[in-house]
Amino acid sequence: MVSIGTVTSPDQVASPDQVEAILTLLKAEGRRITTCRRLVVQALVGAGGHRTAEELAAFVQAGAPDIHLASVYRNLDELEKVGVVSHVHLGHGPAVYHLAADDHGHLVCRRCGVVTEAPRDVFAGLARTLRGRFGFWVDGQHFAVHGLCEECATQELKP
Amino acid sequence: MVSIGTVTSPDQVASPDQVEAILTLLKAEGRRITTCRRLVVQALVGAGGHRTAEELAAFVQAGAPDIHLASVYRNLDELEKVGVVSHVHLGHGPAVYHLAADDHGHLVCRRCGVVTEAPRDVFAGLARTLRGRFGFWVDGQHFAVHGLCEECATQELKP
DNA sequence: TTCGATGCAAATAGTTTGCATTCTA
DNA sequence: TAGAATGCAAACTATTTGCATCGAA
Repeated sequence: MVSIGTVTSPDQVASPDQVEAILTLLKAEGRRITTCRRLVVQALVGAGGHRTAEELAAFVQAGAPDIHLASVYRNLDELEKVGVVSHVHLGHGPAVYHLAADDHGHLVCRRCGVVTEAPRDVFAGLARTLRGRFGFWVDGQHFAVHGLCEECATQELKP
Repeated sequence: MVSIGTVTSPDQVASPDQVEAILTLLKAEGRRITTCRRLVVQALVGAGGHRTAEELAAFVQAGAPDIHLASVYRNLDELEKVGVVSHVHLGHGPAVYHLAADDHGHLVCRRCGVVTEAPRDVFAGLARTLRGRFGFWVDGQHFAVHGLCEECATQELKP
């Protein structure tokens, strides 16, 4: 339903330094560096966007076919605890994962499903309002904002 | 995890006019008035808040024990199509349903799970910004905003 | 060599669907 | 009495968990 591109090919290795930095951080937290873990991190860095656990597993399995989806979930969970990864719910389907460093909001069109990324500052005003009126401190964007994208809005207003 | 109160007792019938108004609307849409449907609407009106499908089913079953959860889901679906009901995802658990007329945002504390309702106007600024910068037209609040409620924020900042 | 990480299978939660039957309009 | 709505069971999707085994430190 929601389409945000295709799986990046496994041989595309982006920023090996970033991968190593994350692995070092994991090690510092007392966790072990395994094949699975390294591949999951590579997938996240290389994919450069939002990927479902299943998409990430496909990426990982291209390098190590025996790795199970459950292990990918477990690793994403670890990475999230350490604060390296966030997951977002774009709609009713599976959650998507991305590097926490790449923090932004998500606008999902309820008509065509396109996902637009909105920089953090767009939500600053709302955050301020909620803090002032409710004492509520907004977290990162765990859920997407739903609505109509520009194109669909145009078509829906003059059909 | 998320607690928003208990199920309203079945004998509490709030605004029978509102119930009838909704049923009339359904009829006008060519749908039939059934026991199940009437009870689901009564549950929604009487509960006066956010209820999971299961909670609504419990309410309905107090009046008609044979009604199946699947029928409640089907009815909520119908009501949503007609525009009488909305559902919101407060977190990782089940969705909650409420009357669409009662439109508002939801602030969910990630620490204690408390849900605060935020009136529509709180989001007006964000809606304006998104429309201006992305041509994106925000819908009603399909997803909750996550963060820390006032009390938890205080405790987390000075533990 | 120890304990964290994995593979596998099975469980889980929430929701949807197929189909025969029932009931409203 | 036609077709919408229902009950029931079973399927389904996304995710988690128990347990024996494996492997990194």
